[in-house]
Order: sequence, then structure tokens, then C-alpha cells
Amino acid sequence: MATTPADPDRPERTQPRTASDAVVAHLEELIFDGSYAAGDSLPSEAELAIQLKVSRLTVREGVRSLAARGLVEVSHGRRPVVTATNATQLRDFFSSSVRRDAGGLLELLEVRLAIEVHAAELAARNATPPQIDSLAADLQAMTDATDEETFTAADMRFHHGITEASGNRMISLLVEGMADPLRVGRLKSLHGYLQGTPDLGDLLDEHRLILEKITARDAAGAARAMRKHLATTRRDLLRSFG
Amino acid sequence: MATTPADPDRPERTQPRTASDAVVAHLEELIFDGSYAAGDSLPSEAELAIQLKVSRLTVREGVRSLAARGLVEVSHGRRPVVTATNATQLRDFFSSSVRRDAGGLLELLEVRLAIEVHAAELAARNATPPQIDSLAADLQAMTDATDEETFTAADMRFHHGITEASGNRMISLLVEGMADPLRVGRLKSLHGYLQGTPDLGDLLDEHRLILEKITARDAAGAARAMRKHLATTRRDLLRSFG
DNA sequence: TCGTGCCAACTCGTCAGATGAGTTCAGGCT
DNA sequence: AGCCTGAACTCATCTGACGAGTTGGCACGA
Repeated sequence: MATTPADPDRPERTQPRTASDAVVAHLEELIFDGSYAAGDSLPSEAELAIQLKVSRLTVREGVRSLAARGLVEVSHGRRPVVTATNATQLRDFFSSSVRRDAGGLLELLEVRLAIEVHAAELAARNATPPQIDSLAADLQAMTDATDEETFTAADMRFHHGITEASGNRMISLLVEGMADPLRVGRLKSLHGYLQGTPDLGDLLDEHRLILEKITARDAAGAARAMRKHLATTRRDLLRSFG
Repeated sequence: MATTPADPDRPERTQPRTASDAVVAHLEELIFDGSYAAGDSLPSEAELAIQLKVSRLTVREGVRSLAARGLVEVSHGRRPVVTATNATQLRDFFSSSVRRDAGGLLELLEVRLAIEVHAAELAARNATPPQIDSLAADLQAMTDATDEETFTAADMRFHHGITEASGNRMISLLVEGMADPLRVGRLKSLHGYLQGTPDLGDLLDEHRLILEKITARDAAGAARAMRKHLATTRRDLLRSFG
């Protein structure tokens, strides 16, 4: 019984069981159909309570659910604000998964590899000149970095820049969501580097090669270079655990 | 200001702003450190309220947040139950994204391609004999299918089976999360097939090739076959929109 | 003794009313 | 004009209460 085969009866969509679920469904509808765009304020809790004929408390629960799912943002004294699609939900999922099972870190790395390799491929095809310039700047920052914090920051900007250059926002969001859980591992790995084999040069060369291939619009080459780079990263991460 | 550069002050982790955030943090802690495993029941709202010295209402909001994030499940009359890591949160994110921007569907398809190609590669390396048998059975079911519903169901089982055979649960969860939003598109595409070019044979052949490569432990070949298959899928999807 | 049905205790779902605290903006004072 | 202040909103939380679904044990009958 791994997957749910075929529930005979499930009027989920049509008939929310609880009143607060109905609130959630209602607000979702308003957001999804564009009645409220990103940045807009929702009606106040009191107003919604009147409109939907439930108590303010019930509205609060619904809004709270949406907030937990990253669809809206609430802050004291202000009305709830609809947020743009963002990576908080993904970040939350990935970090939860890893916190509950440390083994998930390697699996996550594997996924990142798959996605970023593809991103590099797409970037080679779709990157705009300004995006390429930006990548070059990040690379330069990595080269010039004297402390590992600056280095790592530039490194992450570089990778993030590639996902953006891929032109696929879903990829950007996914990689962004994975960044947090992976950062821990990355720092450890870097430490291993700086103490053991302080060969940051290799890392830089790998980045350079990726950028080169993207600039040359060589999709297959970019994918290959990225794959190689991430294989290195994974190896270092594994080593830092042994 | 795309990325948040460096907030000078952010005592987030250490000091939840609101009481209900504190409840969330507390319960998260209990779940993540293993005090409550999947399947366990949390204390009742009333009990938690006493323990944490807040009102039951505040506890409810916290629990509600966790429920929205898929960490626990609540049902009327029963205490909240901790859920195993599952794809609901991902499903929720992907379907939200697509509902808010239909263009995301193609982006999602692109991501699925990247991940499933990698999954096929891993599956060729890691699949166990029973898993391969299961894949063969799904393929047979597709061959025997007379109506498209059965066909699609077997198709999805086949793909799901490959992600499972990859041995990477994160991949399984991601693909599972994407399935729902993509199903709509897939059905449309199949319709196009059945009415226009009813060449289901090609589809079957592609699946057959993938399984063949996996059975032969040919990782690169499996990846290639999967890539080709998904390219076909994408083409059909695009066609069904034109 | 064993099975069955019913009731009491638990627990979640929702409501009403009330207080405190953060935000915003329009006026009024300097 | 610029700054200050206070009223109006709005979210955050609490207390107390009632209804409805779930569960386990106890009494009753076979």
C-alpha cells in the first residue's frame, strides 16, 4: 500500500470538511484567479469573517495555513499580503526532510546535480549577454576572495546566476530551495579543503570552464562541465564526512 | 534587490516573534529530534496549551501551520498525528505555481525531464530485480490497456517505478509532487494522440527501450532513452496546445 | 465466559466577546 | 514646511463555552 490506489469516495475539492478549510479554499481561489495579485493586501480578518459568515478565529486559521504555505505574509498590525511565488515552501520541505533524515543530504545533492546540469545546458542556449557578464563578475569575485565566506557567497551567486540564465524560474526556485540545507554540508566540505587539500584552484578552474562553455553556447559542453564540477563537490562532501 | 543581501539584525531562530511561532518551533523540534516519529500522536491541544503556557487557541494555530506544511495530520476527534515525509508539500507548491502562472507547466516539464533522465541513469545502476520485474509488469499493462485511463495509470506507475528504482527518495517525492499538475497536460496530449496521430506504438517502444537499458545496466543508454521519451512527451504536449 | 451495545470521557471545530500592541495617516502645533 | 500626536485599523492572544466525532470501558444479556 505505498500509493493510494483509488479512494471510492472523496468529495475533497467540492466539499471542504471544515469551515477553515473553506476559508483556505476561498482565499486560494481569489489568489489563483488573479483577484489578488502578488503584493496586494487581502481584506482584514474581520472583513473576511463577515463576508464568509464565520468567526474571525476561523478566518485566522485559514490565513495562518496560507502563510505556512508561503502564499501570504502576515505581520502584526498590517493586513495579510499576497506573496509572489517564492522558494520558502521548497526550502521548508527540503530542510525538513534533511533534518528528519540526514541521509537525505546526499540525495538532495544528487537532485541538485541533475537539475543544475540541465540548467547549465539551458543557460548555454538562453543566457543573455548581461547574464553572462554577471556570471563573469561572480567568478572574478571568487578569484579575488580572501576569506571563505566571501568565496562561498560568490560561489552561490554564480550557481544561482546559472539557474537564472537558464530562463526557467522553476529551476531557480528549486535550486534556491535546496541551497540552505546544502550550505551546511558545503561549509564542512570547504573546511576540509582549506585544512586538507587547499586546492581552491581546481574549483575555480571548473567554474571557469562552465562559464566558457556557456559563453560559447556549447550546451552539451556546459552540461558536461557542470556535471564534472558537481561530482567534485560531492566527492569533497563525502570526504569531509569520512 | 533580488536576493536578500545581509540582514543586520535577525534573531529569527532564537526568538520567534509570536507565541504561535514558538509553538511551531517547539513542535518542529520534537518532530525533528525524533521525540515523535511518523505515526505517533502529538499531545492534545489542551495538554500542549498547558505545557507551553499559551491558550489552546494559540496551540491550534501552530498545529494548523504544521498541518498546512504536511508535517502533521489532524482530524476531528483525534489527536494530531505526525506524518512521514511525503510529497504533499511539493504537490502543493507545484500546483500552486502552475495555477498562478500557466507558463510554469512547460518549465515544470523541463524540470521533470532533468530529474527523470537522472533517475533513469541511477535506476540502471541501482534497480533491484524485483523492481525491474515490476517495471516490466507496468509495461505489459500499458500494452494490454484498452482505454486511455488504464493506459495512463500504467504509464504513471512505470515512471514512478523508475524513480523508486533510482534508490533516491527525494527524486521520487519530487516527481510525485509534479505528477498532479502535469496530469492535466498529459491527458490533453493523449487526447491529441488518440484523435490525431493514434500512434501509441511509438510511446510503447520508447518505454520498452528504457526498460531494456535499465535491465542491461546501461546507465548512459537509459538516460538517453528517457531523454528521448520525454522529448516526445513534450512535443506532444506543445502540439496539443497549438 | 464471551460478545454486544451503550455511555462517558476525550478531543477537535467553532463561536462570542474582550484586551493589548503594532501600523497608518490625517490634523494640529511649532 | 516639518514634526508630533492621537484616533482608527488591524493583527495577536486570552477566557469561557458549546457542538460533534472518536474511543475505550462497563454493564447487560446470551
